[in-house]
Amino acid sequence: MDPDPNSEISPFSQYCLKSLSPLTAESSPGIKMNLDSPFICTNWLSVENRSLFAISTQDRQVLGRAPVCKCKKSSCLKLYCECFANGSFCVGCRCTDCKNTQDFIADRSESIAQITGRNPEAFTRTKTLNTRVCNCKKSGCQKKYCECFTNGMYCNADCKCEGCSNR
DNA sequence: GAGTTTGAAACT
DNA sequence: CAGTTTCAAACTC
Repeated sequence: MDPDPNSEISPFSQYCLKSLSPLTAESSPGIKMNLDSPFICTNWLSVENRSLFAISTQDRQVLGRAPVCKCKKSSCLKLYCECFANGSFCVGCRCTDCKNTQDFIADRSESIAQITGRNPEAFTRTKTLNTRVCNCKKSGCQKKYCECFTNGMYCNADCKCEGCSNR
């Protein structure tokens, strides 16, 4: 999808459309794209403020904040890595031996295939947005260790937490 | 900034 | 499936 030269495109979007390769089903198999057309599905982000953008032919749309990781042993190719778990490439993170980049797209795709084989829902937005289940034992589900608490949700019947104060 | 705690993810 | 290990974030000092 090429930008319409007559439409109003911000300089930022023009830069992205010209310089950045969009995520596609081919480049990121297993990752569910967030937006329908006419958006180019991308999770590229601005260098300055780490915002996530979807680039359309009209303009950019801010999606949220980009995660930053400090992974050391996972190569950022396991769900331990927040960026990877989000379907994002690592950009500007402080990780070491990172393979969550375009340069290691084969390794990345292989890892995604492995993970989705284990859990087909691993990268879907419905899981991210709706369903949270925790197994907390010591935090009382009152700290950010708890996924439910972190996402501003009450613990539910599926949680197996102990001493829960988040009901 | 270094060290500890925590629980999800991964592994056996 | 359950128990254990690995991992990186959250937290503490």
